[in-house]
Amino acid sequence: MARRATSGGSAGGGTEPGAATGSGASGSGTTGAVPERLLAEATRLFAEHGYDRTSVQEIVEAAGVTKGALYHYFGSKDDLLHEIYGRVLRLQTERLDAIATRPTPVTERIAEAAADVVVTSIQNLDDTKIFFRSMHQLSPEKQKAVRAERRRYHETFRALVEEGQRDGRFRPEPRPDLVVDFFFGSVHHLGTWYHADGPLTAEQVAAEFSDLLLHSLLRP
Amino acid sequence: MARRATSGGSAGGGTEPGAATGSGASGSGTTGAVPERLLAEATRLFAEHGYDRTSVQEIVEAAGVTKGALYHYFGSKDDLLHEIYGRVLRLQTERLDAIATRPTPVTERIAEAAADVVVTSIQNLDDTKIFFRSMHQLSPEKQKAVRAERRRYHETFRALVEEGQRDGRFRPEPRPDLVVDFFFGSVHHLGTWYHADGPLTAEQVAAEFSDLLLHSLLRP
Amino acid sequence: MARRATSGGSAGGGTEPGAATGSGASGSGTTGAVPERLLAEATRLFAEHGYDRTSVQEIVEAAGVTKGALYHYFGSKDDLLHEIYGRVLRLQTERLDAIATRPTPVTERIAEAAADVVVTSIQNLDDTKIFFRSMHQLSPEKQKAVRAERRRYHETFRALVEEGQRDGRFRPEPRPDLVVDFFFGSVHHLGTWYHADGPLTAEQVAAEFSDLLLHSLLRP
Amino acid sequence: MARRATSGGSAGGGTEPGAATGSGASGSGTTGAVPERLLAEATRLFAEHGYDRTSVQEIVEAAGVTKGALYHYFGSKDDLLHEIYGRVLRLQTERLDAIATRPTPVTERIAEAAADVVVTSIQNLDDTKIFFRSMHQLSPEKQKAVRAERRRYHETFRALVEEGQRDGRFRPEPRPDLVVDFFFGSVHHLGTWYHADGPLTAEQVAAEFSDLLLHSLLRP
DNA sequence: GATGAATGAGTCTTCATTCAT
DNA sequence: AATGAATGAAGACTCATTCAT
Repeated sequence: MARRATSGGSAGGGTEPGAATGSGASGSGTTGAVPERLLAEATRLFAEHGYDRTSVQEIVEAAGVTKGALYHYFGSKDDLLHEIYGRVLRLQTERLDAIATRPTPVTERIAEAAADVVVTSIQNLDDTKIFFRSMHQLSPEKQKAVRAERRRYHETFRALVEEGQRDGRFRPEPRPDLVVDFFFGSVHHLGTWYHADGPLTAEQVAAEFSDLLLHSLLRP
Repeated sequence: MARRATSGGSAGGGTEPGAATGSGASGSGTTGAVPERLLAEATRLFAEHGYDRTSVQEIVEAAGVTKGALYHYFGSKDDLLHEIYGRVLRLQTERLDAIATRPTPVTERIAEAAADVVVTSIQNLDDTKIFFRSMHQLSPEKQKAVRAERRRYHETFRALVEEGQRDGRFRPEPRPDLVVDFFFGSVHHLGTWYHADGPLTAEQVAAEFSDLLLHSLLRP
Repeated sequence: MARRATSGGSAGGGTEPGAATGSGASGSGTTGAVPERLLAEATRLFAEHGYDRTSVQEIVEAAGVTKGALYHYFGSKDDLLHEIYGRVLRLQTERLDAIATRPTPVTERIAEAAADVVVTSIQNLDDTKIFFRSMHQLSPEKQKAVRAERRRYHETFRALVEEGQRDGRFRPEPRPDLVVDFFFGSVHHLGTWYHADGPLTAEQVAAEFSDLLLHSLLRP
Repeated sequence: MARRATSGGSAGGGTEPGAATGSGASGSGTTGAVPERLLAEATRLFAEHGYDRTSVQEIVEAAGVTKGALYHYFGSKDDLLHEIYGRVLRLQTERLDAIATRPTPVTERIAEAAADVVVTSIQNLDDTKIFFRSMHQLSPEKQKAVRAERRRYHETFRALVEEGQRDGRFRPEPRPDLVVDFFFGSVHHLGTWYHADGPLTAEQVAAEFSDLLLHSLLRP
């Protein structure tokens, strides 16, 4: 009776620990459970060619199953995308919540949060790429759900900025919401220029981005 | 057979003065020259629904012409997109070049350049939206051309950062190329959150973004 | 492999007493034996959406079982339809035979037979609806079987008409077979206009139809 | 600009005089205008296999065109069906209106109307078959439109019955609306038993049906 | 310069049925 | 007796593009 993945839970059951999809081997297609395989191949293909340019046929071929199998687990192509979003959002929200509630100075927490989101965005670079290009291709209702989750994430981050301003450690001028949009623009943009085989490791980029953010906030 | 607009030059001829597409009139479709109308409606529709989700039929209906007319002026749907890119790139490159060569301190030039690209991105918000979502939907060769133009733009900006670092006005630590990617991520992201009817004017956002960038670079 | 119900006999065994489907309870799905429940829900859904528009999935969901269960009792979707036909045909044939052999004047017998088929058609309105819309969706061989049973029914009715004409009670002009087609057209059509919550009871319609038939036959 | 057939007008333009589809040659497919050919083949196939069992592919193959051509003229498969309905309804409504307004006694008018609808139903037997089997496969809104037109037809016929009852020529007992449903049931049923190569001509059936109707109404 | 009918490959999705368990 | 994952063929519909006029 557990047909069709609901957007809340993971489709296949397991907790798929550390399923970094950024590295993207080109379609092994025959290992692991079917829903996971479908999700992994879909992620890879959506990142590579875009959501609209990736046909369901291509996905099932890459996963080594038939279309019927895909529609047994996912209600629609759109559902696949939603599931991919859900996975990333859950991961990043959990990590941010963990960092935001630590008993350390804001400065430190915001620096860590910034660095962390850069690292996980790079580790899941395919998801990151998909996120901004394809959000508007979700059905309106699913888009709304994703935006709501995303907003919650942003609000947590913004609260850190506000805390720093109340503390007096940060300059009072910048509007916290603009700071958030400013920084996450940079993060979301990673997918368009970062390459795993480039000169910089994820940690190096994270350190620099975190540093740029902090300097833009701190009192001189 | 020699009837099509070459993809490099502007299709209709003129310099389309002040063709701000951000405000988005909802498809009057009967004023002005045919190629301009097509380009304007295509821009609006691509921004609203995405390139792949916009059919040629919708574009010609919005522009009040027939398909034959579109294919008379543009070689393909893809050509329309390329033309939109060209327009925005030319505009921003010209403006940056003008600002970068002014005889003022780097600090001032970079602040102005940053503010200016925010303002023109907001004024042409539809183009901005299209830019990131649809790049990969261009044909490989056109993509290459756009990327090359974009790179030139980034290099000019990066040169300003480097100049500031050589000057000693900017902190030496940040890698100039990362600064550029950091800042332009924020700019490109404008399309996903800025709304003309929101609480902030283009100039306010420009001032804040420019300020954040400067503070992230200046020596404390 | 010998596990499927043969298409001739009733699938579940018993005589399904008073299984009037016309009233159409809206899919409780958990009372009674599985095959009866499947048949009842299938009848309701076929009448509502048509045979081709009703998926096996919908039937089993309405009946609260799984597909495996359906295919355990019925060889195919087509078998379900055939079973529905069988049920209604058996019922009406039995009743007509009983009436036709009574020791009363033809006039009376034909009036009763006409009224009776109207009442039972209305009581099983879902079956009536299905009968005409879906005959051609049966497999050719099953179609042939149903037609044969139907023909037998019509012949019994026609014999009454002929008897009335030989008697001299009925006008000699009408061709008995045309009379049968004339009248049963009206009966089959009930499904397209009769509603249980309309102004007329089944008995009122039966009385009128019977009256119209008799007047069309009787000598003036 | 005249894309897509509107439900009011005939798709191809012409008035297709006397386009009797009942005889049904098996798919010449290359004569006449494209929309007419599509409509003719669709009518034949829908009558033969039912609406749901006829694929768009089969229709276009029979008509000797491609799917694109079909969708150039008709918005959907559903539209084809609606167009077929419109054609028949227009024809029969016109004829009934003409007969109903003649300056002859009701008895005569109703006899002629009854005979005429039988003849035209037989001449367009494919349409007649389709009418009852496939009505519920139309989209709800189109169904509503067809029902409204049908109701108007029935009301005109019912008015004749009422007139005859007021006149005193008809028995007062039968409810006029039931008479209409009674008779049109018979007419609609023609498609399930009448064959052009059977023993009866359309006119013979028409005469008998008309006679049966009249005798059921006239005072004894 | 412009039309619009026609193409044909491609899209996502549905579904009756099977089979290992 | 019953499950439910998986199949594979078929479904309706879309769309960028061409070409005779």
